[in-house]
Amino acid sequence: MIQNLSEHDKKNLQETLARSGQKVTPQREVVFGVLMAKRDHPTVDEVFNRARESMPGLSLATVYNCLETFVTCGLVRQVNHERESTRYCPNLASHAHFRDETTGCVHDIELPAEILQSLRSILPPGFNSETIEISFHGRAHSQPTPSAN
Amino acid sequence: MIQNLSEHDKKNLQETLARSGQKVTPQREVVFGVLMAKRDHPTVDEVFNRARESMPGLSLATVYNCLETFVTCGLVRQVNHERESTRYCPNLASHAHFRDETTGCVHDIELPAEILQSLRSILPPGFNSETIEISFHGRAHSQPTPSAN
DNA sequence: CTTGCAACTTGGAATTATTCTAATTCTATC
DNA sequence: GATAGAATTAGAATAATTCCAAGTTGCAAG
Repeated sequence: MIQNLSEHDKKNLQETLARSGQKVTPQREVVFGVLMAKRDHPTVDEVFNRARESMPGLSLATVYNCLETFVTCGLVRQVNHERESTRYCPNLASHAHFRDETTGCVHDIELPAEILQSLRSILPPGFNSETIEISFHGRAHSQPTPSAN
Repeated sequence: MIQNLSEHDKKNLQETLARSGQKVTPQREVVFGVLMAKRDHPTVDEVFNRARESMPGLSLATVYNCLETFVTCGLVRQVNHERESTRYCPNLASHAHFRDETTGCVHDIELPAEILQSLRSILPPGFNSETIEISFHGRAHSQPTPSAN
């Protein structure tokens, strides 16, 4: 079942939305709660289904709206792999993603600052990069990662 | 008018297809020719339109089929950015992509082997990566930047 | 309080890229 | 030439996402 937002997350949501002139709504709280409760890079549809457990009337369009709002105010990140459904990730620290082709799961991979730095340095002059996306594809073998599914 | 395939490219096409038990067809020649003629990471639609200049009866489905064939036998690479249309890239050397948000253009960025190597090394044990995709987003100034960068 | 306004939500229709399907056409081989 | 397997074709189907117009909500000012 869906747990409520922690005080900390609630405050973060409220303040970040306020900062860009937007309101906290019950729908946004629920959607944000879903993202924080299980950080497994859910698709819109997965968010939708989880959120409806605690708010049955919620509409899919609203989930799209909420997620877009969160992305633009920097609360979550979008993750795309090939042309599959977009996934959402509440981990804001810079990191890469590993997509397991067998299970379809997406794992966060910690990204050392110096690698990020050296990546930036390969850009020719005149290229100004705002974001870098790094994704690995492959297979992950039995690891003691407490994942869920 | 679309220029013909060079002898070299023709041979490459023929041999690579043969290696995976497939045939050279007029459609495949034209589609491959389009990719080699202008290496600007065209979308399927762009390939379709360029190809029809020399082969008006060509169908969109065939372009999809040809491109998929080329990808699976390793003649070209797919490039995805966010959820935009898939683009195709005949540059097989390992490289990153830079997506200019202003123009929508995609540029190849050379990727030094040692960076690729250090990227691979950040994967925890048990993660076997077959491919790595690196994409920058930002703005490219074609004009020489005065001093700072 | 009430009224008004702007932001937010909603369901369904529309859009876009891609895949599927079933029928037809090629093409290499016998 | 006949034939079998592969390739091509047009159009229908699908999937993810966006659009839209109408209905709510919550706050602010009178």
